[in-house]
Amino acid sequence: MIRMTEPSKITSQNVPDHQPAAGGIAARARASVGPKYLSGLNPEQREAVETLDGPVLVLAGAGTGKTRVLTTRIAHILSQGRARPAEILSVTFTNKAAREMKHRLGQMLGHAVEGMPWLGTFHSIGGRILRVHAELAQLKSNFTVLDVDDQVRLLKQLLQADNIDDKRWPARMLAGLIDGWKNRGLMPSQVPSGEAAMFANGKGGKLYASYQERLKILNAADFGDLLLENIRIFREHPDILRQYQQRFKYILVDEYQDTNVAQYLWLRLLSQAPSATKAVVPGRVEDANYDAQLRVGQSRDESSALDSGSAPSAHPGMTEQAAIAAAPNAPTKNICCVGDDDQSIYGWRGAEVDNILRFDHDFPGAKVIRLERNYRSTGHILAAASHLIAHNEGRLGKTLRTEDQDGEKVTVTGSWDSEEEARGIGEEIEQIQRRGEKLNEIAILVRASYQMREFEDRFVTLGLPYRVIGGPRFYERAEIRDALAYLRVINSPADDLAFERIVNVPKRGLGDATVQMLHDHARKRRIPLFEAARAVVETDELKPKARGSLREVVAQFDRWRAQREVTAHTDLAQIVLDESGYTEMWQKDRSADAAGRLENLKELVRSMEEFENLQGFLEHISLVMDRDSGADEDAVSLMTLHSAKGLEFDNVFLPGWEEGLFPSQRTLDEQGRAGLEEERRLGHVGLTRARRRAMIYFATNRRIHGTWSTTIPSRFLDELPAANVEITESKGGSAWGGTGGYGASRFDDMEAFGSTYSTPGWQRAQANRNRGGGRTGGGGGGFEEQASSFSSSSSSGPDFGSFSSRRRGPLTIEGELVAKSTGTTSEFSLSDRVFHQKFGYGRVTKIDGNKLTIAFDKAGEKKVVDSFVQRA
DNA sequence: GCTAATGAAGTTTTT
DNA sequence: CTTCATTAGC
Repeated sequence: MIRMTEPSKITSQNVPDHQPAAGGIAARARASVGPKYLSGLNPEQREAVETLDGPVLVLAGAGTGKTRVLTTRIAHILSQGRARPAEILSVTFTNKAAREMKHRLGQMLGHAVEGMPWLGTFHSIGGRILRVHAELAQLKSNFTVLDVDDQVRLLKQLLQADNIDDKRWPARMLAGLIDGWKNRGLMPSQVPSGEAAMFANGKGGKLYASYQERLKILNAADFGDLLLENIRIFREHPDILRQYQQRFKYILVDEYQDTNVAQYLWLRLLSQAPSATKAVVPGRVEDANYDAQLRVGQSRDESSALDSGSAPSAHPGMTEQAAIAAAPNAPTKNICCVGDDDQSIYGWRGAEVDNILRFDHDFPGAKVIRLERNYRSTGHILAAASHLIAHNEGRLGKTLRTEDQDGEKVTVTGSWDSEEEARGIGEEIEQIQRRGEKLNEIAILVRASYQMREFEDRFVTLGLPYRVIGGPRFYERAEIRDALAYLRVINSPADDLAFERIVNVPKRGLGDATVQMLHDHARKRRIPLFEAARAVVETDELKPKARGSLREVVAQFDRWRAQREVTAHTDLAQIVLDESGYTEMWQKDRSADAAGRLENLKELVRSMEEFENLQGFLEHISLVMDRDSGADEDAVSLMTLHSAKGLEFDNVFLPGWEEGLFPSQRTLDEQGRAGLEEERRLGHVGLTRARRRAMIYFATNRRIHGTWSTTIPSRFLDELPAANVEITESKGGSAWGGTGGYGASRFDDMEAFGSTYSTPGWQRAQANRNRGGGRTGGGGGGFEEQASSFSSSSSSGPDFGSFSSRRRGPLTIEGELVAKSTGTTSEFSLSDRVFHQKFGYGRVTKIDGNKLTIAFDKAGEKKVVDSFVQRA
C-alpha cells in the first residue's frame, strides 16, 4: 500500500513548495479516482487532507472529524510517496492522542505502522531530540526527567540555602513562575527584570538561574526544559537545526490552540525550509523572531507596536524583525496545524490562543480550512453551544452545522442546593438507565473537582457504578514515584532527589537529622548523597541505630546494582520492591487504598516489560506513562470540564452553572475579560461533548469550604438561545439571589422557595416528579424523601430559615433505599467488620435489605449497598 | 525519630 | 468541611 520508493527526492528542499512536484500531480490524478481512505470524507475534510504543500490551518470545530483528517492526511502523504514515515513529524499534546492516532493509522493502512518514530507528544519528541544532543545542554543522554514534585523539592532546598522564608515565598509559587517563563521560551537571562524581581524581593531571577544549574548537576531536566533546551540548541547550532529541518518533510500539529510560546517557537524553527541560501543567517533571523514572539508573551500592546514596524528597539534584532515581518517570511515548509480556537481552555497554563488567531500572519500564504460540519450532536445542542460561544469576541468564527435532527432541547434545571442537584441528577441517571441506555454513555462534567464529592457520595448510596476520570496520573501516585525512585537510584547514583525520597521509605529510622547530615557531607565534598551515605557509615557521626540502617541501605543498593547485570529488569524491580520492604509496607497498611496501591505497583512492573532494559524504561516512564485506563465496565463518568475535552457521550450533565463557580470568580478576577471568554469556551466544550442530551443544572445554595452561600445563576445561562433550551422545574424553586450585576436574568422569575414547603411551585414540582414515573418501588415520593431526611437531620445547615437549617444530615432516604432493595436479606449482620473500596474499614450499624449503614473508621457514617463492601 | 495535635488554606492541570 | 503541612510533645 505505502509506496516508499522515490520518497524524498520529490519534496527535497530544492523544490519550491508552490511548484507541484511530479508526485503532486499524480496525487491529484489518483485522488479524483479516490483512494479508499479518502472516501467518506466531506469536501472540506478532503481539502484538508489533500492540500499538502505549504502551511495549512485546519479550524476543526467540535465533532467535525479532526482526528480523522489528521490521520488520513498522514496516510495520504505516505501513500503518495511524498515522505517516508520517519520524515513526518506529528505532534500531539497527550499520549492518549498520540496513541489514538497511531492506532487509527494502523487501521487505515491495514497494518501496523512500523516506524512513525516522530509521532508523539511535544515533550516526548523534545526529550528524544534532547537526548541526542544532551551534551550541548550540559547533560548526559541518560538524564532524568523531573516531575513537578521533584521540582518543588529542589526549589525548596534552594530557598532554604538562600535563607528565604518559604512561608512567604512558597516553593510552589516559584515553580509556577519558572514554569511560566519556560512556557514562554525564556531562559534565565531573558526573563524581564520586573518579573524576575517579583519573587523574594528580587531574587526570582537568580533562583531560576541556580535552579537550572542544579538541574545540570543532577543530570536532570524538567518538562519545560525538554522544549526550551531544544530551542536553545537549535538557536546556537544552526547546523543541527538544519538537519532536523531537512528530515521533517511534513509537520502535523494537533490541538494547535493549546500551544504555548515555547511550543510555537519550536514548531516555527522546525517548519522553516532548510536555509540553503546563505543570504539568511539562521541564528540571527530566528533570534529576531523569538524576541518578537517573546514580547507577545509579555505584552500584547508592545507586540502590536512591533507589527506596525515602529517599535523602539528595546531588543537587539528588533529592526530586522520589523523588516522580516513586512517581507515574506523565511520559506515555510509543509506544516499543517489542526485546532479550534473555541476549545482553547488552557490559557492559564501558558497556552497562547494568539498562536492560532495569528496563524496566517505567522505563516504567510497559509491556507485556512474550516471544518464546520458536526457529526456528533443534535441540532438543539449544537445551536445552544454555538449561540453561547458567539458571545466571545476573540475568535476566528465558525458556525457548526449538523444534518442531524433537532433532538431534545437542552434542559436547564434549578435546584435549591447542591445536594438536591446531586440527588436530581442521580434520579435522572436511574431513569436513563431504566430506558436501557448504557451508563458508559453518561457523563457529569463539573467545573471544579470539589464538586465531585457530592456526586460520589450520592452514587455510593445509590449503588450506581461510577468512575472518576482525571485526578492524579499513574506516575504521580506516591507508590509509583517511590518505586521509581528506587529504580532511579539504582540506575543513577547521583540522583539525589530520588535517594532522598526513599531513604526513609519504608521507615528505617533515618529522619531529617540524618538527611541533613548527609547533605552537609555531600556539599562539603561535592559528591552525591548516596556516596556521602557510603562515607558516613564508616565514621561514627551517626547514632548506632541510624548508622546500621544506612549501612544496610547502601549495601542493598550495591547488591541490586550488581544484580542488574544478570537479572531481567522486571525481575530486578520485583526484587527491589520486596527486599526493600516497600511491598510489605503497603501490605501492612490497612487503609482503604492500600490494595489499589499494591495493584498499581504490579501494573508498574508489568509495564516495564515493554522496554528493553531499566535505562530505557526510566527514560520513557515520566513522558509516556498514562493514567491506568479504567476497567471497561459500565459506569457513569465523572470528571472536570477540562478533562472532558476530546470525549463525547450521549448524555451529558453540566451541574454548577452559577456565578462564581462557573464562570469561576478567580479566573474573572485574575484574567478579566480574557478569563471570561475562556470560561465560556469551557462551557462550549461541555455542551459539545453531548451527542443527544445536554442537561444543565444550577443550585441556589452551595456549600464551599464548609460554609453555605447563596449563589446566582450563571450569566452563561442567559446567553443560551431560548429556542433551544427548556427550563425544567426542580423541587424547590431557585433564583434566590435575584439579579446579578449584569442585568436581569430570566431565571430570576422562577418562584422563590421561601421557608415553607407549600409554595405552589414546589408542590407542582413534586407532583411532576411523582407523576413522571421518576421512581420505581414504593415510598419513593419526593415529599417523603424530603421528610425523612429532615427528621434525621442533625448538624448546622445553611442559615436560610427553618427549612434549610434542618435539612442536612446523613443521607437517609428511605424511599430510594427501599426502591433499590432486592428483598433478599443481606449476607451481613450487625456489627460486622467490613471493608469498602472508597471508605476503608468500618462496622455495620444498621441493615435494611441490601442497604447497610456503616460507621467507617475514617470516613464517618455512610449508607452503602452491600455489594460495595466485603467482609474485613 | 515518630506520632498526634494544631493551623492554614482551599480552580482548572495534556507533559 | 476537608486536606495538607508543620509543630509540639512523647
